Amino acid sequence: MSDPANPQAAPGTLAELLVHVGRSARGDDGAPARLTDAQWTALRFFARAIRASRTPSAFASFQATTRGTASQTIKTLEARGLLERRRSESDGRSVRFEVTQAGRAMLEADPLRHLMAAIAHLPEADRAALARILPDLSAQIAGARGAAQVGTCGNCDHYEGRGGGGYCACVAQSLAPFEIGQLCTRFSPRAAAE
Amino acid sequence: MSDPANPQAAPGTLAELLVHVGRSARGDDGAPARLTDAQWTALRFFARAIRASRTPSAFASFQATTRGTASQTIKTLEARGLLERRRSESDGRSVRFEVTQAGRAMLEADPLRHLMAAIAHLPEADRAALARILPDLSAQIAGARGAAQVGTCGNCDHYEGRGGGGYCACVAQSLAPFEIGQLCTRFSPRAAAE
DNA sequence: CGATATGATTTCGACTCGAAACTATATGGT
DNA sequence: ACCATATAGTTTCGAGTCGAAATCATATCG
Repeated sequence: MSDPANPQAAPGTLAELLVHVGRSARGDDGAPARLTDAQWTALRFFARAIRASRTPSAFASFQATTRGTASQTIKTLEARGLLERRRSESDGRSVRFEVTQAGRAMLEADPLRHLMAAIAHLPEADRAALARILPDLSAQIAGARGAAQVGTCGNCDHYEGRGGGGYCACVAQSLAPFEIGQLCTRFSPRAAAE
Repeated sequence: MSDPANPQAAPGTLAELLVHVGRSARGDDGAPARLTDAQWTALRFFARAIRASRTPSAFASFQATTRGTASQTIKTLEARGLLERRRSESDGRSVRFEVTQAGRAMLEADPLRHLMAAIAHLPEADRAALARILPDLSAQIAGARGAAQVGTCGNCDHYEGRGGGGYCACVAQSLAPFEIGQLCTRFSPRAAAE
């Protein structure tokens, strides 16, 4: 399965390395008012998720954690003024969170920028390879664990392109162009979904 | 820098996706006596590190955390009988940990096996791409943060190949063939180290 | 209208994490 | 030999994560 002469390419080695890179990318480097891992992830999620997915439940699903834990994390971000709570008009149980101006400012210091920069410095072909490989791995893991998959609307089976935007059959809403790259936790992979 | 028509390949998107894959790979799937993230990482580290690096300090460096935190994590693994403590003969301050038989057995249920399987299913070319890209990203991040780099002895600048084994100039010891794929926290990248 | 499902929150105990204080052993300079 | 300093490891503290279970409120289905 793997070349014994090249243990660096063994699946186990690569898996550990991938986790290691992901983990070390989140480490902070001494910013003043820094956040925890979970808080950064939540802030990033709410900044990138489509409106229908900006809820505690959707974030819990994204993080593969419980709603209780997600609620805690969100609560501290709200207390810090980085997220703003809004009630849903259509469903009295549901709430929605928006990243505030302070939250946007905080994201400027996202520790992930180091990994972003490293990826930006990769040759174009390598970046393309990652863009092909990572969603595949994500899907396989989600499948193996029965977890919900996460993806962007533009790649979703519920999406139909229309002139200068699109339509999501899942939430029955049309999408603005800027929305087709946003995260959705009701994602269903298009096409090559076996 | 990134193709606006393909937001999936943007460095930010890829960075988040990489972290997401790394994170979800660590999630457990309901094994009975499961460990926490940090505990799995520690167990894996002590199973894969070269003898000289099987210490609390080396693990702390690997995890980019404090020695205090590392000490705690190790303590619980020791209490569970998964690691065994041994005093160093040469240095009265230092201790070394070995994975016990029970620890090896526990590693059979490592949640990372899902990611390993997913990587094993990748086409050979994609696996090779990861083997090229991930160490590069790891090194860039470590460099940008002034953190110690981690690597395997076979790729280390301190290593000289010799008949059927090798020699590490850093710890001044010869290495058995099985050791050249092990982790070392005194790693110094060979060759292309600018 | 009642049973049940769903969205969200709270509480609890075990654990992580960083920082700081602390113990013990090495090492270096005088 | 002696003292200062560095290093390896542990302990303690407070804030936070995490999963599980209990609790509320609102939807939805029969």
